Amino acid sequence: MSGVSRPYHFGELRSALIEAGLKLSRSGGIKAMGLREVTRAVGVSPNAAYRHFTDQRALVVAVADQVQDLLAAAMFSRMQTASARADPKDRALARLRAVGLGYIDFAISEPGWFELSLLSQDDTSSRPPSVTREGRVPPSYQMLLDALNHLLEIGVLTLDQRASAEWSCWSTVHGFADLATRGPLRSQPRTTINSLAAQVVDTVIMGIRA
Amino acid sequence: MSGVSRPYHFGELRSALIEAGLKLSRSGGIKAMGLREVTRAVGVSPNAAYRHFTDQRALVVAVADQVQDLLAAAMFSRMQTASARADPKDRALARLRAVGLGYIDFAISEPGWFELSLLSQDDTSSRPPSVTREGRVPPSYQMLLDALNHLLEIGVLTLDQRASAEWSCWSTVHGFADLATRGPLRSQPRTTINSLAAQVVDTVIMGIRA
DNA sequence: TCAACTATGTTCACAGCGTATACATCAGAG
DNA sequence: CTCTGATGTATACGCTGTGAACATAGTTGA
Repeated sequence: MSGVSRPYHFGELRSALIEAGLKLSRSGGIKAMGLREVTRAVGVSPNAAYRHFTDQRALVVAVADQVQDLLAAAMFSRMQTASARADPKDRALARLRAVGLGYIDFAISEPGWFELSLLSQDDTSSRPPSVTREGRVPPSYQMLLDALNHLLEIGVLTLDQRASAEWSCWSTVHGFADLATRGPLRSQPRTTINSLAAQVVDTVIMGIRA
Repeated sequence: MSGVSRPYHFGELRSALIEAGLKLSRSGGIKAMGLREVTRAVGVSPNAAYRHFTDQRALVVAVADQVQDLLAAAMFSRMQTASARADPKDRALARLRAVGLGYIDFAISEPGWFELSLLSQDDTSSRPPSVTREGRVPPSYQMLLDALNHLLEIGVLTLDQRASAEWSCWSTVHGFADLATRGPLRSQPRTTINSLAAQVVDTVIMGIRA
């Protein structure tokens, strides 16, 4: 190797770029994830990225995939907290609530990352929106499905109610997150947001049970 | 003026730019609203825009304001259709449904414009999320408030139920629109989307009444 | 009527961006 | 030891948003 210092990583540029993308997008959102800016953060020439990603968009998508895992982790830890209830029905409902509030909480505390959350190229086009599962599904979505299926099993939801519940839940929770980060609620104090979030999540849960 | 043909509009560049921005964003979304591209469409030099807008962002916001009116118009025409019911309660509920489905319909048939809809710089920070109104409120939001207030007046909703209903409704409807345009539902056939939209809107309406 | 002023648009320039192409360097295989 | 493929660099091109200086058209006031 002739003693000259190598670029400090060899064969791991891909993950280094994703890591840098995570750090940058966390504070600056998508805008902060320019290809040149990310490669600069890693200390490499701009075009080096093209050895690992076809596009700048491909890099962003790769980072968005990581964000999916972070989102799922945040939701999961919140769900653990909610699992400490005696009555199984209460516990199942509390879990569903935790799934929703976890999603919202993540969006509000990490708005930069939340911007990326829909870019994870998952596309339900191949799979009918049903209970069955195949291929890669974002783990956060899977948590929602699990919570709803559990409510079906213990008889809190009927098959009919279960049918489109996932889209009602996801729509409400995602929509609220968007309104709270980019929309008209964007500069409301956190306490207001939290109280509205709780009401909104409770409302949709009542809706799917009605 | 020495007979030379003038740039064809004098004093109306601002509205011409907004018009061009509408046309471009309709098919290409925000990305198609680059300052150079818009000025090119009008046939004027790029920097001419700076006489009427401080930023490119300011131009985008101005276009987004126009989009708000288009959204409101679409929702309104749809609401007219739904107003033909005998029972006042049914009519009031049908109106609320129409408000929601109108919002979703607009988003799906004009996804380029829908991208701009949250950029209309309205910010509810000054005004508590209450029934009262002041200043400029996006007309589509006002239609939602009116529909809900009407439900309160005729006794379909209690004051308590009315309280946070606007955020539940807006969240659900906006979230569904986002999932259907940028999200996992983005390439579902229109019939699937329509049926899901109807279910989701019905669900949230049942939620706020429960 | 003529000069000064304001409003509006153009020209030129600059830094930044994504990315295509050609080149350099290194690791491992034959 | 050389060939080959993988990886990073250098250079360049066209695009972007925007600042500064300039030109011109219409208005205003003496």
